[in-house]
Amino acid sequence: MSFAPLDPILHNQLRLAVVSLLVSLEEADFTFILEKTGATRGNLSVQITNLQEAGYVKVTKTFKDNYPNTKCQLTAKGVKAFEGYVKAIKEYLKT
Amino acid sequence: MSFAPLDPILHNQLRLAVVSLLVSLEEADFTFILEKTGATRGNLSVQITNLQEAGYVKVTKTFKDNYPNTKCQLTAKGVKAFEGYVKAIKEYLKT
DNA sequence: ATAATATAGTTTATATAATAAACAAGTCTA
DNA sequence: TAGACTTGTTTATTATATAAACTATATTAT
Repeated sequence: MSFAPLDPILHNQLRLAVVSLLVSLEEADFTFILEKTGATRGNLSVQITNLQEAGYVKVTKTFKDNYPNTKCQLTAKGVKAFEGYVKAIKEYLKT
Repeated sequence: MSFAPLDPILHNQLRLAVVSLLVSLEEADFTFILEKTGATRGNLSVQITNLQEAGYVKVTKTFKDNYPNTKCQLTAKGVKAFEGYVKAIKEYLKT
């Protein structure tokens, strides 16, 4: 038995939830993610930025009905990182 | 889809590895855990104390061949917490 | 005997990270 | 045009993780 390191970017509840959403949807905006995760706006803003800086998420800012609208989508790097994380943590979970 | 909160005690790489070991073995000493996890002694000492304070691990200190020997075993509370954590995080992992 | 090294941890100090609270910039509505 | 709402960002505080330093005892070599 061995314990592979867990990607610290993904080993965070909110960032993992965001990536988990995006891996299925492949596009979601700030408000949608906010509702699905139950996060605060401040925390979500920070964590989306972190995911962006890690190259896991691509962020596109536009306007929708006059309001700012932030769209997020997973990058290929993000998909790979998620898959790696899932594989790694499953080793910890099996009893 | 919803994202259940992840027990912050278990949502840590080293603590999760320790509990993962103990859930199978139901008894392991400090040095054994050290080898299996690859952690530093300092970090392991802190995290075992955290698990103990959370009531997830019972710690028994004795001497073995003249040296201090720290044995750890999961409590019932620890088992339940681990099961809950596994259930919760699996929701994040399924694509 | 005693100096050097090894064992088995604990404590402390620091750097990083998570999160709430405060702020900003614009929009809608009465 | 004042007040409330939307959609975020920035800042400040708290908490956490971890490495480094330390403690205490035991063993080995001289």
